[in-house]
Amino acid sequence: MSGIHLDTTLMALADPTRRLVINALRQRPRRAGELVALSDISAPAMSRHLKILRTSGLIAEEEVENDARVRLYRLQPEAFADLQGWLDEVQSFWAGQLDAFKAHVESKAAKPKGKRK
Amino acid sequence: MSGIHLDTTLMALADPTRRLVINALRQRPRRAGELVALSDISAPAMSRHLKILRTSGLIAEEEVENDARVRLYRLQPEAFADLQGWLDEVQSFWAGQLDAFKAHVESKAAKPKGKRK
DNA sequence: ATGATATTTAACAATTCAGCTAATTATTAG
DNA sequence: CTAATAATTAGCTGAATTGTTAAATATCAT
Repeated sequence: MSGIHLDTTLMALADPTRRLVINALRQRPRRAGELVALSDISAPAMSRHLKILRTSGLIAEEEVENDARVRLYRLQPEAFADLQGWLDEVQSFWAGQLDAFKAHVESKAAKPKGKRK
Repeated sequence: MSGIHLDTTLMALADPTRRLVINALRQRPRRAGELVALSDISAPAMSRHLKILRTSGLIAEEEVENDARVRLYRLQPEAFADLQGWLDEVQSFWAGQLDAFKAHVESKAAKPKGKRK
């Protein structure tokens, strides 16, 4: 059900910079600074985007080797499941459409003229 | 490819009212007024949402029976394909992550400087 | 300790977005 | 023709979003 999660997921993905981050993280985890370099926005702006992606669950923060200043971000694949599920549901609308079409045709046959209150 | 289409698609879906429309149209095509009744917003607001969904290609307008005033909207399933394709690509990130993980582990093994737990 | 580096938070301006009411367009009905 | 109905466009407002620079926080290096 979690329509709220779907909401935050789509909200998070509906921004080109955040999708650029997602795409970059497909290849490997990246440091925040690396993501800044890949984009054309400032570090603070990127930081806010990363926070949005993190709180939406789409990415996660890792600690790294022996430098505690850098933050490594990685993709969190489970977070896409709800959206994929919803999309699959939407795509399965044909059954409903077929029923509706039948009903539509039948109602037309039953009431061939205007319907007013 | 078609990153622009993905952009408009996600932008269009990142709104609860517009998703309510999509969900309603899964069952059958609906008149604009019907969609207004299902939501709790005004007709003009709904009209703008419908325009956004229409220009993004997610829904289409139909002409209806014998009353040219009403507009019937129906789902346009092809428009979801790009998004599904992108999602599938993102989900297939595991191969890349595996490589990165191996590299990560090897780099750690190369520099044995154990620190924290 | 001092300074450099990595990232985030704070504060603010500019833009976009969703909602409303009123007006407009188009069509149907009497 | 006139009134009613369906939907859209216009114009306005407030809230949310994105970006920037400056400051803060934390950590590493000398």
